[in-house]
Amino acid sequence: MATLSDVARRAMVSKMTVSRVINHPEQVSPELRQLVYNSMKALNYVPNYVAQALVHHRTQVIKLLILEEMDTTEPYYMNLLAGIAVELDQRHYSLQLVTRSSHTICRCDGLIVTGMREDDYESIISRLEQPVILFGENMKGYDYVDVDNKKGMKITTEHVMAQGCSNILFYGIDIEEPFMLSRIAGYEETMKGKKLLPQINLMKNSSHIAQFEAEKVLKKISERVAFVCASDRLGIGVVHAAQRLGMAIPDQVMITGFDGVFLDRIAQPKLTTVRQPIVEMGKTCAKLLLDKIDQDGRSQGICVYKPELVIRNTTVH
Amino acid sequence: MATLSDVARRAMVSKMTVSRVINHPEQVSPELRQLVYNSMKALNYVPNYVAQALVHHRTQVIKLLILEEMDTTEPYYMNLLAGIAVELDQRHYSLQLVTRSSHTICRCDGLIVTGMREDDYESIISRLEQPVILFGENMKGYDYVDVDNKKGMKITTEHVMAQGCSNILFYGIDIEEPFMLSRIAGYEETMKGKKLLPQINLMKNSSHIAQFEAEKVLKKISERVAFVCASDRLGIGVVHAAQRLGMAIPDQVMITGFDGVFLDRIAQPKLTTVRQPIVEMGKTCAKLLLDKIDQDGRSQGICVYKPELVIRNTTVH
DNA sequence: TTGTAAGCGTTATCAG
DNA sequence: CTGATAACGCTTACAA
Repeated sequence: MATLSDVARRAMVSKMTVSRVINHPEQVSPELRQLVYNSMKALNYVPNYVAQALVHHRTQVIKLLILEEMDTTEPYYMNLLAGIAVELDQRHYSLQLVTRSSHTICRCDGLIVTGMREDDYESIISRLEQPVILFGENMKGYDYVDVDNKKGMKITTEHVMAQGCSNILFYGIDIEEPFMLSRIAGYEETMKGKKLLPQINLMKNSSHIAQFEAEKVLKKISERVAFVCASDRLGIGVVHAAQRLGMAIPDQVMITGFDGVFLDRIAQPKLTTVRQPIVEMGKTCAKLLLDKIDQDGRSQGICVYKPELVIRNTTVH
Repeated sequence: MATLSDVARRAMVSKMTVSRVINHPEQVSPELRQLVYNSMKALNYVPNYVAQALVHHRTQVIKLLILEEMDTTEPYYMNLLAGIAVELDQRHYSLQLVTRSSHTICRCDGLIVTGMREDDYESIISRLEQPVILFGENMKGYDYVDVDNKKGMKITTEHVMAQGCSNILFYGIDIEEPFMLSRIAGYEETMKGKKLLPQINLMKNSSHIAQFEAEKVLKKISERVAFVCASDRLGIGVVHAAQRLGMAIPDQVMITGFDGVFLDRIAQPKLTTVRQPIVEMGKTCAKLLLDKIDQDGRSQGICVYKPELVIRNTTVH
């Protein structure tokens, strides 16, 4: 594999000239510049990123710290990772995947953190020395990327209302984290705006729990009802409940999910859901983080994505 | 961050002595060794892996090349990745996730490849210059890690037989790849061994296709039937079909899947499936690859995991 | 057993 | 605008 010296020798210039052509081409005369370009092409030169990293006191490694139990959200993260990977590759960074138990010594240039809970801000996140971007909204002032959770829940609630249903239940996850509070607020405000009574039900993010809860409700209900769920997993559970009781979807029971990343397509009938552009969001996390690193840790602000309602057969024919 | 020189200065020895304590402790006298250890501890010394990489002409990066469209198998890969990550972290490697479109120039120490199809061996895999471990069985002589696909299908087929069913259909994926051929063979041989007629049906790996196919079959069948499927996704489709037609699981229809990594738990009733220890297999891929790198590319052979039958409510009460 | 010197491939700095 | 030199943190080869 050709090095800078090889390129220099072939172009009959010094290593520095080659280095400049790569990093500050405007500082080199057009003639030499062209000579160097030719030489690089001829030798198929690719910089040694390890050597660059050494001089720059960098590692070219960023870590993805997943603080959540991974099997709770599995399919979700693969997309996030795919997005992150695209951006990192382009900029010659690589990735380390770490969890709560393995984030001790931190040889990396920056971190993307996700799945954090209230306690983690003080005990983990505030102690990190490298630039950080959080994946997931937070109210502690950290840079983050997320979807507009409140709006997402607002548009689903309005959607089922528009189908002529006013008995609308909310199924959410029983954790007091910003993303969930926002989803609850989106539902609650929309209901109150229409003078309807919010009915909020929080539970573990499990399709079986949701099914169990929904069956109890459905057994003693006669009128048309809608379940707006804060995750596709919960949504699928409610679908199962309605099916077990032989109730018609969407005529008797309407169901919506949230995430739109995988499970929504497995459900039968396919789930109406709020799609989050996770891959895109992953790319943005990485982009913001790398920019932050380049800018010596300067805050990059927040990036909130517009949620997209994907209407399918659990709410319309 | 403390460097080798800092440690050396504090211990009043040369850099080399410190380097030796780290790499060849037996070459250093016990007294100096202890001094150095103390100094390292006091300064909280962690080697700079970038500098090590530079001298060793390495990158400390391995690539995971996923040749398959990722959303077809999504949940699966997150587990593989989790396993790989654990092992890489321990050995100070980091990861780049690449796909068919982005595996051009290859600054890495080795690759784990998965999702390959027949054509890929010649056009991609054989051209890689670095050590490679494949995730997925192959007959081209490359080192690989996989589960015993044939045996996995054999034990499921035997399991449904043991439930007293002899009308057993196989639903597989319509690709001629070794893992699928092995699963087919496992089913076929077991059927023939019992003098039963194999009924093999291949299709796209989609729950909706499987549902569509299964509904056709179930509509014109009266006796008890079992569907042994080559993926959980297909299995879930068949579950939906049986449910739509109001048929009793497992009394009239038995269903099994294959993978046991995520979807099996979402299904209702929960799917009997062949669990693959994917996380463990991911670890092994990484371990074999890193050993191979250390041994200058020497073949590490193959590693075949024993499949585990997880019996749940789609085959028994 | 320990230390010195050179080098890995790059860039920053300063001199010409 | 260009080049020589030193430095990044470590290891190998050789010398003491």
